[in-house]
Amino acid sequence: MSRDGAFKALADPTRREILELLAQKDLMAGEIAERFPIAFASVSHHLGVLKDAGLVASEREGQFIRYRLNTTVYQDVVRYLMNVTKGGGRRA
Amino acid sequence: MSRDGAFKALADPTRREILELLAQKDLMAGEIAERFPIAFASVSHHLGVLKDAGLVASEREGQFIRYRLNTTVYQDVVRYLMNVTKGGGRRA
DNA sequence: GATGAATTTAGATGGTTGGCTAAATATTTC
DNA sequence: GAAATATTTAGCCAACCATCTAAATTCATC
Repeated sequence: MSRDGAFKALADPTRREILELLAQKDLMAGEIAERFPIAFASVSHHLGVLKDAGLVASEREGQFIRYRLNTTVYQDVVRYLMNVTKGGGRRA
Repeated sequence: MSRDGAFKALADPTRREILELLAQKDLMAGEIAERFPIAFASVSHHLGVLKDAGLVASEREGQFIRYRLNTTVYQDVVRYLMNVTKGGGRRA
């Protein structure tokens, strides 16, 4: 599992905003895209990055594609960050 | 305060490793640099990025420069990430 | 199965980044 | 204050990234 991909994904503010949206509720790709002032294709690219990182998942739903936050992977990232400080000892 | 800088800083694996080291104990720049297979100057660059992001602080100590984790800023990042999911509501 | 809507993929481009070496700066020691 | 050590800054380059427009894909509908 590539933690690196998740952190790279989190490095972009638009992607963090997308995650914030998805944390509230699942959304179709178009619903997400229309909330940003950039091209749909660009948002699609961001969604791809988030998906590759495992931070979001998607399912086709008829003519739309629904995205949702993958809380498991997301929490992994949070847990890693917390362990860095809480640890004090050796741990991956 | 630029949260963006912190996330950009976290995007690089070498910088995350530096943070892991500093979470255990403060270290001189040279002590940090010698743990990585890249040039001292490159590590120095990473330290600069981490410092600009506020994630680490440094103080000169004689001929050395001591680096330490800025736990306040670090925890801010962790808290932000937790709030995204725990929130369910609106919060910066 | 052609038309239209939703979404992704492809290809191009300018900006950013991480690495390098070499030079500069700061501090201690002689 | 010159020599030695510690660290950063400067300048360069290849790789990567965010964005764009245009084309392709996928599904629904007529």
